[in-house]
Amino acid sequence: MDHLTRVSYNCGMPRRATSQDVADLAGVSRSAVSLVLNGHGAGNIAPDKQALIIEAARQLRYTPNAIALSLRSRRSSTIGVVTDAIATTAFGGQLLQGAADLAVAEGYLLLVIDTQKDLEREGHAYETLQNRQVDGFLFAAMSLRPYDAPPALRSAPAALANCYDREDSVAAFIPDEVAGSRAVTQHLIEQGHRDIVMLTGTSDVVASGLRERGFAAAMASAGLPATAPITTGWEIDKGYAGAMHVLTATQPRPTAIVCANDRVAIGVVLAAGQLGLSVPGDLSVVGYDDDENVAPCLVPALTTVRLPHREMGERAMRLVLAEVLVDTPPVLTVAPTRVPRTMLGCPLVVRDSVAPPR
Amino acid sequence: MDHLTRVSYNCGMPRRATSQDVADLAGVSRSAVSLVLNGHGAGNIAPDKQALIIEAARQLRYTPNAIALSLRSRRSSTIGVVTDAIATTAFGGQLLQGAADLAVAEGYLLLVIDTQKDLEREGHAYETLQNRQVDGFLFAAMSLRPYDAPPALRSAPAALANCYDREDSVAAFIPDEVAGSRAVTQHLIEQGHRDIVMLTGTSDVVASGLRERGFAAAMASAGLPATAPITTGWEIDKGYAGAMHVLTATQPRPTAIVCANDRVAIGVVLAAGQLGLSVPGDLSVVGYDDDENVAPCLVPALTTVRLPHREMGERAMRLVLAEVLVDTPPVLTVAPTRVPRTMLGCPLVVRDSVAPPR
DNA sequence: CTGAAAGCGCTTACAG
DNA sequence: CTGAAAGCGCTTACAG
Repeated sequence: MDHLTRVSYNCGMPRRATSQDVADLAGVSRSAVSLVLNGHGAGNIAPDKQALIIEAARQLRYTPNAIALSLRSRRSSTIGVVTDAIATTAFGGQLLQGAADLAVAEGYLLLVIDTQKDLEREGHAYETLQNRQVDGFLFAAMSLRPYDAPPALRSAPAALANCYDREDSVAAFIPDEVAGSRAVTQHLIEQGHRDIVMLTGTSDVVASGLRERGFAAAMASAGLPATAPITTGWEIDKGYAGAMHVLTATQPRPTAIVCANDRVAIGVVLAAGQLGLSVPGDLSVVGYDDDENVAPCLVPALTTVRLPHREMGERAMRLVLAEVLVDTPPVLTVAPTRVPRTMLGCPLVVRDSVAPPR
Repeated sequence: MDHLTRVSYNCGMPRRATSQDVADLAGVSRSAVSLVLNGHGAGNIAPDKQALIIEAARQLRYTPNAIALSLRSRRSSTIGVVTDAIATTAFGGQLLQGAADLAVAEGYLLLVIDTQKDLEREGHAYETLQNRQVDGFLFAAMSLRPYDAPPALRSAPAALANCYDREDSVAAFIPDEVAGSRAVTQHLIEQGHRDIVMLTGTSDVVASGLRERGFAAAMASAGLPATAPITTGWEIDKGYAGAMHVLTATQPRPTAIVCANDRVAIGVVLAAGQLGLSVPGDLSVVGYDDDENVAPCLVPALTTVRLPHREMGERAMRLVLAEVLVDTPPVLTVAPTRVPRTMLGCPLVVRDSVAPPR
């Protein structure tokens, strides 16, 4: 190719300045530049030269090349994040955002790889990330579940978000689903409800069982008969069908429905409307998730339980960064410290979809 | 610190092998290792030594250090992605996923920075990314809008997704909102509807105006009177209120409603149900977005228009990668090539919420 | 107080 | 056919 006709993108714009450029302009050595720009000038470099260097750096808009920095320090100021499926839900974004905000504040950037739940891709992801010399790892699951942490996670600062290692070999941050579910149910009971039905999600999801447990616990401790949850699913239409069934076939008709999540609650409200039942007048409805696109804007606004997505991302990242920053990884010669799973609260969010039964 | 009591994470596990380690084990020089492992062995290195090297690399599980590679090649195999707000919507995830999949397939990783619409953070983001020597840039907006592309985007391979530069100095990939809106409206007209009302989003969002235009165009070309869109907003409750108003106050009552998006459609269906109106029997409803959590599971399943989020991410990334890979950036000495905005189709997705008027 | 040297891990001309 | 050298951009001991 005729290189005369080809002009690189940097044409016109001078190439990025290096510390050598700054040194040349200031008339000093690279060492001096490095020292001054890193705050080690005092007592080492003459004040006038310091000023010269600072001015030269400013003029050249010099910022150190992060890649070179990484090679030298053998740390990349990057945290590798592996997720099993983030595209599907806005919650994944919240978790990631929590993690990213914290990281950025400390000068770290995230290298995120979504494996689409493909185990082969997952193994490849950790390898790729290790090649890039990430300083730590975060694995985030989009739906609460157990996770078999690979060796990579044990050989570097790492944490799990919304999942947990069966052997607790990696610190995990998960939502306290049982307590959350128990809390909404209790809320319903406190409002005077006794005939409460739970529409639960599919059993392949760990959260289903936990929420059922919370529901049962609340009912039991109030001395109410534990009605068996009805497995419906996670979508609007599932909630609609479940509610249609429950509201027309159950005697006595329940005065409150605990939904698998907020979307299911939409279906329930839809069904109630078509049956001429007002919410919360004739029927109280509660959700789970506090989906920002649903709960605050449903009609009526939905009382629900907030899943601590952002917090899980933040807490997990905080731990990883702490280990990375202190540069004092746990002593592995001693018996491996069994880091416990940290349960994060799922706060009850009271809105307008619950009222005392008539 | 007493280094005897402190054990690094790498304890037990040998530190990552370098090409030197491979060379030592194979009894050759680093050059030979590099040559062979990069496929330049043939004709340069004796076959037996090649085998030795390959075996040594395998044994040591050697993979080249990406940081060192970057420093040498001055390319990082990383694309910098700046977004203005990704956490809020699942669509952002789809766009990003489309971009990431393509990048990963080419051996590139994404460094994503979300600016939360903060201009200061945005400037900082580009600088950070440049320091990290990203090979190209992608800017993605969560809501279609004009975007004043900063110099960074013009000095490197770059593309815009879901936004466009007013001066078209950077290639942009945006959805054809007008055509999409026109298509659903036409669909309604073809089904026999004449009294169609549009519930439109807020005017601060560019898409509102475009969708209104598509609606008006379809009505006009069918010779129907253009009813003025009713500004409602983007949420369930807004749709509910809008529909309640339209369905009770308008004479004659419209037989079809075009919604600002799928969530507004939920509100409309909710209102219809409470008014004893069946959808689509008494009222046809269409949405926009093809929100996977809403459209396919609403009752009835919602006819809507799909926004090409994944495609925007893919197309934009494809362009960036093409420029990066070919290493032949557009010639800037010639008049700057005005790269056009590429409009991506918004396909009509027919489901069950539309029927001929009674 | 300051500059020259070494080295992080890699690859590519360049001698031999 | 093979190894020694240079260099990507940086910082930190180390001489002077």
